[in-house]
Amino acid sequence: MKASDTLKQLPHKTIERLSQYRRALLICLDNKKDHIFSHEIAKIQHITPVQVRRDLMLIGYSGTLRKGYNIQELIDLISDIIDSNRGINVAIIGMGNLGRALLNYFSGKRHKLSIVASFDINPDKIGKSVNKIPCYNITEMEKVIKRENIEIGIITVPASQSMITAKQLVDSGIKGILNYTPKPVEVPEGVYLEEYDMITTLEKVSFYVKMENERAADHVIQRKNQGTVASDF
Amino acid sequence: MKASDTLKQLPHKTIERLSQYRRALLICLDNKKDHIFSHEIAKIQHITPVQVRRDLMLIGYSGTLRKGYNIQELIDLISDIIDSNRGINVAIIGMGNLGRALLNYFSGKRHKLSIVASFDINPDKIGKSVNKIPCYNITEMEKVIKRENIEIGIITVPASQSMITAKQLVDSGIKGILNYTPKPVEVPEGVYLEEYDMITTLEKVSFYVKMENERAADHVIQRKNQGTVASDF
DNA sequence: GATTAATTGTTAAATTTATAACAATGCAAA
DNA sequence: TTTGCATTGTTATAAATTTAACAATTAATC
Ligand SMILES: NC(=O)c1ccc[n+]([C@@H]2O[C@H](COP(=O)([O-])OP(=O)(O)OC[C@H]3O[C@@H](n4cnc5c(N)ncnc54)[C@H](O)[C@@H]3O)[C@@H](O)[C@H]2O)c1
Ligand SMILES: NC(=O)c1ccc[n+]([C@@H]2O[C@H](COP(=O)([O-])OP(=O)(O)OC[C@H]3O[C@@H](n4cnc5c(N)ncnc54)[C@H](O)[C@@H]3O)[C@@H](O)[C@H]2O)c1
Repeated sequence: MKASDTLKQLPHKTIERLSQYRRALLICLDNKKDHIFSHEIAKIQHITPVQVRRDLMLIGYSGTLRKGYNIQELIDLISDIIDSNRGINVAIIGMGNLGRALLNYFSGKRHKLSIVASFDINPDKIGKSVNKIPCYNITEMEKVIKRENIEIGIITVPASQSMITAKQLVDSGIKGILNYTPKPVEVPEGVYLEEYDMITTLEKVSFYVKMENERAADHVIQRKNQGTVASDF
Repeated sequence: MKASDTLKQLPHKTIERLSQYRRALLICLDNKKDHIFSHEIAKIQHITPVQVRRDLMLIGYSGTLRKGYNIQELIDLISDIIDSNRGINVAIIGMGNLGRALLNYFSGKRHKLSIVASFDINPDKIGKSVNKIPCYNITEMEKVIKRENIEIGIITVPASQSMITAKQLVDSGIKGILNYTPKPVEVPEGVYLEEYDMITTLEKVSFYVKMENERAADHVIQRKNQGTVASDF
């Protein structure tokens, strides 16, 4: 089996963590350190050192005993794995609050991942540039996506428009979609789809905060009961 | 074991899906339908009907055979589980591009989850309101958080400031943190933490697009080879 | 030089999560 | 009425993911 075949079978979770490791390592590079231990990476990511070592084992990287992992080497290897050689172009569809924020944020963050276009339906936005990235009319999507070789689309249109936008992207030959609207879309086999709804995450936090509150309340009751029982003796 | 104990043990993934089910059901309510099948929910969420039924089993909800699940009932039950009775107040720290976008977006979306304050360090932002939510000076954090009974903080300050912000939140008695900066923070036991980096998700999409490209390229090579072999006959 | 401590790499086990299998039910159509 | 069929609810199985266990190695220390 070729090395590239092994990589194809990397667990999804490992892919996510590799991206996170690289992000953390890039920050560490600044701190004049050149090596890092598995437990240091683990601490940053709130996971166990074993998890880190296992992930690195899966990508075939070996550290130095008692010195840890060479930060630059590891960054390079992770980049080899998750980045595309020739780079990948990205477009944002919907230049509203979130679209503009993302465009500003992503610009220049990654070498191999460039946002090169945005699209909107509103004449006020079309033709203007945000962060040097032009905003095209949505009607030109297919033309621009083909011309600029755009492979990934980030959807930030109003939720009601998410489906139609996804369809337009697929019809334009997009390979991957990242949908930030709270309305799930459908894509055919072969188009990779990732959806994320911020409210879900906030509700999850809310749920566990609620649980912790109730647990704490229970303990108070328990303590009170214990107190009563104890005083009975 | 009490019913509430069962709920405490709901898988994390189930919690996330419950939030997503409710979101989808709320949309369905508009469409004059009053019942929904497990396979319909499943289709929307890109999962299997079994998964849906299993989740609903875990929360003890029963549908009607051949009619499916009562949408309103299910919404109410999910709300009972994930919402806090008395509601939970939320603050956003860092009124920049993302913070403003989130504030606009979240406002009024959920009954039991209210953003009631924002904080910033920049005098230009302090004292102004976005969407009727006041922006306070970061120095007033503890006072405001206690006064307004804020339990969750959403961090959208520059990455370099994430740690100090998290510490300030913890010191102010916050119960849950949602960190949207790419720099992980540390919190003590008892504070629930959720972190999300949008670049990680984009890089994941990018990785699988790359993989699909390579797979497609491999197939072309295989077809070519096969073709050559065939023409040898 | 031997000993100790720290760290990696890897296999094995446990846990969590998802899928499959299938009985039970009740509506609809024959 | 009866048969067929779609659907639920649940237990059993499988797959994915995490954690544990531990041998191997090296550097520092005694
Ligand atoms: N703002 C946030 O923080 C936030 C957070 C999570 C999710 N979201 C989701 O992201 C989406 C955008 O949110 P927003 O706050 O930026 O909204 P917005 O209204 O500010 O922006 C939407 C933009 O999409 C454009 N648009 C509308 N229809 C279009 C179409 N058919 N094709 C192309 N462009 C179109 C509009 O002209 C507008 O510029 C929404 O679905 C929202 O639910 C936003
Ligand atoms: N913009 C995006 O789409 C996006 C996406 C993902 C992640 N992020 C992350 O979110 C964070 C904010 O991004 P942004 O684009 O809104 O940046 P921004 O610069 O527009 O906003 C940051 C805000 O935080 C305020 N601030 C700075 N230091 C502070 C402190 N110590 N306490 C309180 N407030 C402080 C600033 O005054 C500013 O208003 C960054 O960490 C960024 O990496 C942004």
